[in-house]
Amino acid sequence: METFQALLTQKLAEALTAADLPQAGAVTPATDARFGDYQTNAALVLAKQLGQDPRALAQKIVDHLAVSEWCDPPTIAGAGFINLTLRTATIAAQTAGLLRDEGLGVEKAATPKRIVIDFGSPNVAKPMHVGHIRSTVLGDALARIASFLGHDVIRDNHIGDWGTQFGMVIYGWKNLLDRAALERDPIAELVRIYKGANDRATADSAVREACREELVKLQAGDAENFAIWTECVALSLREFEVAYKILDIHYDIQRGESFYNDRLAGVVERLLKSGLAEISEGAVCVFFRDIPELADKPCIIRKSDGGYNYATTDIATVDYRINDLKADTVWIVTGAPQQLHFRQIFEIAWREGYRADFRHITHGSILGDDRKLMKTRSGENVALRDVLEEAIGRARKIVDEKNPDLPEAERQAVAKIIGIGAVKYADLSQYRMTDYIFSWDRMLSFQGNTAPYLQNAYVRIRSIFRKAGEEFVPAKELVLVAPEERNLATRLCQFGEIVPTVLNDFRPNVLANYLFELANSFHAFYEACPVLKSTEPARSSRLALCELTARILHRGLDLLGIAVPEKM
RNA sequence: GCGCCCGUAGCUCAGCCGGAUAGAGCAACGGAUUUCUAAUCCGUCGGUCGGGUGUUCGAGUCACCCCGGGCGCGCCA
Repeated sequence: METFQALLTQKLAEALTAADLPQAGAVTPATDARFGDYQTNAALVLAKQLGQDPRALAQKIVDHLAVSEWCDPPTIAGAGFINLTLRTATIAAQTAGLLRDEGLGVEKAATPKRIVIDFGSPNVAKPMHVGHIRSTVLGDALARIASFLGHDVIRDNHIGDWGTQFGMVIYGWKNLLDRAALERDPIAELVRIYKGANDRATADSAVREACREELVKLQAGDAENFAIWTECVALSLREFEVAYKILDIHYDIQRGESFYNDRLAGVVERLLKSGLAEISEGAVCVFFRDIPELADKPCIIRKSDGGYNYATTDIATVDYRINDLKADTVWIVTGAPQQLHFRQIFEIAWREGYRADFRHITHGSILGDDRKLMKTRSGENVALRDVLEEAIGRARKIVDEKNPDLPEAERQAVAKIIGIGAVKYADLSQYRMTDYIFSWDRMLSFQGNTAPYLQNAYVRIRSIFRKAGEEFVPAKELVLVAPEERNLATRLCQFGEIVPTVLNDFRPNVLANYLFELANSFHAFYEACPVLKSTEPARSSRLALCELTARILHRGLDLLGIAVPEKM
């Protein structure tokens, strides 16, 4: 169904045409309730373009603006804004329509795309840590939103399963491995042998050489080393799955770096042949001499020792995603430090003739109280496992305290929903580029822009329906009398306007912010308007508002990868 | 040296293509509750948007220059 914004934008376009004016400006939600529900700055934009008086232009537009079916007469205010106030009956009718719309007002994308989303990408033989939260949670949310909008999404986990660290790991496996420890906690043991090998290599050049030889053997396809590598990968994948299950993350494919091994030689050959790459100081490089900021930053695609690096792999990955997966668009979600690298990769792809839409979606870091990268007291990365466990543990304590009547089994399930939701929401509710300070107290607070606050709004609604003890029958018509009712209904109608905008600049925080405001409007409504005790037709109407709020909170949080409990 | 990101209230953060008197939350203070989950709501206090110059009817937003913080820059990924 069409949103108010889309409708009014259309009407504005028609008015401009009728007034013999060029298309300009936009219809946006009003910045202040005093200005009605929507506003347009079209007259201001045109005034600049045409060098005419803005208020006169606004009047000219208003004269042709045929919105009387939905709005009160438009008003001109300030420098030349046109303010539009929806009639309450219009909002009521639109809201009633939402009840019958599975998409809750969100239109499918006009031109669905096949989108490969590369996110998460942990490294094998290392534990996942807090740093993985952002890419994983952000990529997952974008994937969910893109799917909901009707795109064909392929979620790809580009696992770091091939690198020079395997020389150390294999050396350690052969010389330092404790099988029992490996059984108990595979990743911890892999880390231990890696560190052990690294320490020895630092102290002893013979060990360093031995590690290097193990790597060369692996790369040459040595059976024993390959088997060790295979096992390491399998152990790591199992570990990742544990985290993904808790986080409710799912991938369609997991093409690790090793998947591209047998394509790397071809990539280098092709780039040399086409002249895009050249040999410099023994290495094969791509130069960008015509791009000033990249002129002194070549991209090495084959080292002077003949080895390939991650640039080579990423070029092969581009090939695969475009040629094999038939992607229209590729989104790569990683931390900001990799910007230069992907700038180069995309530039090479462009020069090779690829015309897909490549997006590097970067994000900031998670900081500790000291405003530095979040670490443990001993300076280690904070294990993701520990973070998730603590989130659930802390949520459990709060549930125990606030709702001791809840049965034991339910309490643990609720604690997981709240704890994991809090961690995800803390991340997604902020602009992705901002570094944020990790704080349990803030994310688990029931006040303010947090997951528990939103979940609580949902729970309160469910509580109403449990108490009502009747099946929900959507009201045919809504009556919006109290300002809190009108305000809530208006917000409900905006869900369809907000969701698509998230993908404009990959900002799930826009959706989070909307949901927070929705919950806020609901709570205000809840305080002011009794539901079950009210008489008809208000009762049915209010139940409908409750139901819709619940549906949108549920769906909106789901788009962020966050679940809702029925009780908490 | 070159490049990227960030700097908004005491704290944590919003503010997409430049648009009306810069917004939330937390903290502080003052109210509302024998409740449909007060796990909430309402109000008050709080800002030279790091600094400067420029572009224009209009700049937190755009351009340039500084300051401060983070990160990246040929053979790690």
